[in-house]
Amino acid sequence: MNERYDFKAIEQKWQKRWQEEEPDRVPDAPTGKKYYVLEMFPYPSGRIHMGHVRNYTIGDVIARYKRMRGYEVLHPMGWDAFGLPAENAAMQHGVHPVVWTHDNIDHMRTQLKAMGLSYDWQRELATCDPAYYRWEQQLFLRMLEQGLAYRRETTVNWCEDCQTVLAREQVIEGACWRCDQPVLPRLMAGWFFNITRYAEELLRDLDTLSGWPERVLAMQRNWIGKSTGLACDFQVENSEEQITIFTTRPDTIFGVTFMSLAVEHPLLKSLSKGLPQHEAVQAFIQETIIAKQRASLEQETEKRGVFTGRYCINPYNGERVPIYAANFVLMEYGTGAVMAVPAHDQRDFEFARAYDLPVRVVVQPEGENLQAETMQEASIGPGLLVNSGSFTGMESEAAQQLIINHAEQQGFGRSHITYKLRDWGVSRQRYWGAPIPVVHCAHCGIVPVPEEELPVLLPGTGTAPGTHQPLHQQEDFLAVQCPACGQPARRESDTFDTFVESSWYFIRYTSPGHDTGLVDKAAAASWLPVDQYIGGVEHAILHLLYSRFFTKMLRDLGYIGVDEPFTNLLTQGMVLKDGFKMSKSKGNVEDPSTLIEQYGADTVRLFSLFAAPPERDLDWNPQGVEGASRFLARVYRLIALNLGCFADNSPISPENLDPDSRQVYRKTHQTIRRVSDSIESNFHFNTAIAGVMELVNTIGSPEEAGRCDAAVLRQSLETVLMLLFPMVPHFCEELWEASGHGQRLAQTAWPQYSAEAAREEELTIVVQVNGKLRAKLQVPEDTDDDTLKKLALQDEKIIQFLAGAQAKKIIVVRKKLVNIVL
RNA sequence: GCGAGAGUGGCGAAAUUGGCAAACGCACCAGACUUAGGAUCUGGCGGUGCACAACCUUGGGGGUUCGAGUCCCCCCUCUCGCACCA
Repeated sequence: MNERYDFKAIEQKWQKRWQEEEPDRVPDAPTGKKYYVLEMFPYPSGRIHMGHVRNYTIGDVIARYKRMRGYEVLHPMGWDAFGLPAENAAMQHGVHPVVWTHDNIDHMRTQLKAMGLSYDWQRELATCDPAYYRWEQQLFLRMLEQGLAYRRETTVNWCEDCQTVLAREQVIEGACWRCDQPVLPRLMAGWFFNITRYAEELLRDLDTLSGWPERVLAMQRNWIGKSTGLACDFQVENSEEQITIFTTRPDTIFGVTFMSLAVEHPLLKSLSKGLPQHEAVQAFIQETIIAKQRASLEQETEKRGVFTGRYCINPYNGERVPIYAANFVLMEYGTGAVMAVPAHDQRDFEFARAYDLPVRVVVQPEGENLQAETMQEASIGPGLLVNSGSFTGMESEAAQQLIINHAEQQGFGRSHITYKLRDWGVSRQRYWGAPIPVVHCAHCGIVPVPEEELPVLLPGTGTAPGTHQPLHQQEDFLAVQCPACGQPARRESDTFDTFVESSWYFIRYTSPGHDTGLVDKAAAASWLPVDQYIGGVEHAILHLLYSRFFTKMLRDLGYIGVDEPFTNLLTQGMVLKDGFKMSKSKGNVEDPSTLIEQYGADTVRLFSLFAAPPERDLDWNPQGVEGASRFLARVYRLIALNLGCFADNSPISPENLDPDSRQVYRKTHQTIRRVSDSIESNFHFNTAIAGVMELVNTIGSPEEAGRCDAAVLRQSLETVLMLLFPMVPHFCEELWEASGHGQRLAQTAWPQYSAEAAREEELTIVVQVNGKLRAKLQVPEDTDDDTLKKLALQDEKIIQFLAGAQAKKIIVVRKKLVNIVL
């Protein structure tokens, strides 16, 4: 055995073996207890970064640990391969996205393999592969049949220069993030997924996700944004038209003094026709729409509006209510029309004060006497209803339901629920994505591509890659015969948002080679759900919500049998350097490959686990890496210098051990317990490693460890290797082999501890006087309470301290302390 | 503004969930070995005191308790998410 810890030779040796032996392959049908652990798959940007290292190390430790615990573990890896950066790189470097992407995948796969990650590489998939996206296209046809996918017109952010729609995040102060040209609103047709059909279930089932961080659950709840209240129709005066409003405060409806419409409200254009106000209203609409484009960053814009010249009738009291157009009303939420109650809503209050509109108090908070004229801000709390017709005198919260009931009896309103969640717009005008499989026919309208013609291949991606123009510019692709009538027609030129692919890849992993459908149902049934999912919190809403939606939809379409995709979610913290997120512009990037080259994968893994618990941010400290490296070198020497103990196969006889050996024996079993607990309870690998370090310290320096009883030493060293194996697999496997073990460590069961062996024989009992530490007692483990009390009172220091005073009370906590209260 | 989380030595962090605050590591200091040390080993290392003793110390202030980093109330600071959501 080499004297020095030669990580390079060791890691190469074991990676080669793993490549040949594929110890981590699992079948589609597990025979024993299954465990599915998954890390969020990477976008193939070119090189892995420290965030990947941390994410995949955490997942790998869990996978390896669970295998040692006897589970059959599904642990796959793949590539989220479609997306914008590949297309940009293609433009910049004159290389086709398919080439760029596959080159990146090849490089990153090599990097991941150099980390010693225990994936079932047979299951590797890339979402840009037609063998993957064809099933997405097939699923889309199902969704179309079910009304879960539909096409509609909507306003989008359009960059004329780039000829494409931009996501909201890509609009920087009203301009395109790439070319800095102004972004214009544009009415465009696009495809949507009907995620709102699942809004209620997506919300409700959050309560079942006890293995998710509260933070993520809260973000999703917030995003879905359920509100219950009253939808109520206000008749427009001298008109057949009605305006329906939504309110969560029906108890304030007698305080309505005007009505506010969003500038996009369909009624607004015609409402003021023929009135002197018409011109002003149209101008206001124009001006506000433009201002809204610009205002995405600013908050709290001034409340502005304009009177339409028309009135509507509050059905509760028959009052005439002036109708305003207002800049703060959202068309996207509720009905785009708001009943304004300035006394009890801050926005309405500001608007009323600005335009000198009446304020009427209808909820009087307990112990106050609100006067409309002197109010400085809206009063939004509960109270007793006043000026509220037959509801006057009621408690406001209790009155809400009665007021809704009244509307339902009279037929002008109803109980209503609204959500902030909107349907998911999946159309992208980009090239590098999965084509949406429909045809537009002048005669037949939208015609699905027949299933047997799938996949609709992304053109230009064959063995000799061709053009990567956006599809709407590729005439060869667009021209097609209508599948229904055979006449010339046009293919859909939009591609899917890449979040569509990542919404079901974890399902595909259960049978990645399956070629007759999206998933092999039996394989999916055996492996789903994912038991442990690991990734960055930045996906808390989009990816995780979409994946939950897909899971429920695929369940309803009969593909899978689970309600939720991810039973447990671990959101790992960011990797920082000097307190900042690593970024090229800050120049504080640590390159994983360089580090692995320099220290070895095991050291890098060990440090990333040891420096912080997984959910917390990790500050990358180069000196800390040295520490991790030093520890492994020490363990290496410890074993290299004490190989002799492995020759001894005699059992341990605890009763005959010298005190030092006894101590090592006990510490070994305590450490097994501690490390197991650290991993089981919350994956706190940092304390697990600290535990092993303590054990190594107890065993002693490599040179003097040989003084320990050989059988005990053997057991301790074996334990160290078994406990460290999930974290530093090459290292442990090498030392396991070098110390004469025939079977691979990976196939060895996680060690069991003996409670008897772990039991301390002597305890340190703390003696307190009035809760302050005054003395310590060394006593046999089985000392009873009365003896403890006696010993405490006999202690010299305690006698000094008491100075003859009488104890009022003495509290004894078993195995811990005695507290003497004076 | 709403929601979630966090605040402990010079630094990263522990604390069996109400029982010795600072485990483990980094940095630092001293010593040993050495031609040498950025290797290794031994010891020290929250603060005020001379090294004893004692006192102080988990963002701040109150409280519950024999006993509080941990539980309760008020406040401060920071991070993240949402944000004119009627």
